[in-house]
Amino acid sequence: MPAKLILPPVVPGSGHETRCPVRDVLDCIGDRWSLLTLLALADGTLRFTEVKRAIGDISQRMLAQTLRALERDGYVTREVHASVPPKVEYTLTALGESLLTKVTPLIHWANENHGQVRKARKAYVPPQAATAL
Amino acid sequence: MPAKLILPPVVPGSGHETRCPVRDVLDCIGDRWSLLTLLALADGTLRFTEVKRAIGDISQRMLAQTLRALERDGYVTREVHASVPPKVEYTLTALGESLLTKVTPLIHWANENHGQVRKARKAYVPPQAATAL
DNA sequence: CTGAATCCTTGGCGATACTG
DNA sequence: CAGTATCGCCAAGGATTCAG
Repeated sequence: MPAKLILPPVVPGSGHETRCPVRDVLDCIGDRWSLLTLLALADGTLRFTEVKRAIGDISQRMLAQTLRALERDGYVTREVHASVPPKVEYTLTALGESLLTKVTPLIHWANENHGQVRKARKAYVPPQAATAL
Repeated sequence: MPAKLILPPVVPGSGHETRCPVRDVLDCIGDRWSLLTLLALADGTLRFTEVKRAIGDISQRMLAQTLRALERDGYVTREVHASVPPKVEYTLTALGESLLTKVTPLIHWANENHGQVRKARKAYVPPQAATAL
């Protein structure tokens, strides 16, 4: 298919219904926590607190919010066990796993090329100095 | 290699130097414009204004800022042609192309599964209503 | 344990105007 | 054309508290 993907935004008049698909997924992985949460669930079902621990520096608020969004979009399922103490388990859906498949290579790439990026940053000459030459 | 990728954040004491690689790349694609800009440059060299047009709804400020960040991290090169009117061309580096290779499948996935996501959203029953059962 | 609700700060980002 | 500088808004998100 298309060498030309359509990046542009929302159709001005359309309100909210028709979004560019790229944007729609990007918005999901774009926020700070969604992808990390997805990755945390890659190895299997986890409870709320376990996800929290896996990510490390996410607040309760953000985790709850993120998980809800992922659930809403069909990436994870939420299973409540009525017990004391409460137990809620989160699991990737088929859709979530499918997405994960596409994300994983990116993660590997990140690990492998992280050095390059850091190197580029160190070597970088800000644009001001460049014009001075 | 690792089934266990380390998601966690910054090393507390380390200040800024040692970041989790995953985060470092995610931060790049995480912001609203970096990936879109990368995609815009996928087809070849573009001038500032051309990139702007390709994306559509990005402000000058954000585009300049994004391009600088991408340049800093070694994803794009910036070539200035001293002329009137000025002409500045942006091109993906090998690193940028490499990253793009990993991103493209994700984009395709987005296009193909966008419907699923929208479907899930429509069918979604908020957690309040769920407990009411 | 698993959240929801409230408060408050930060900074991402757009709009506008100005320079080379 | 290709930016930089300044301002101001508003949403993201952290900290804390309350509830089932």
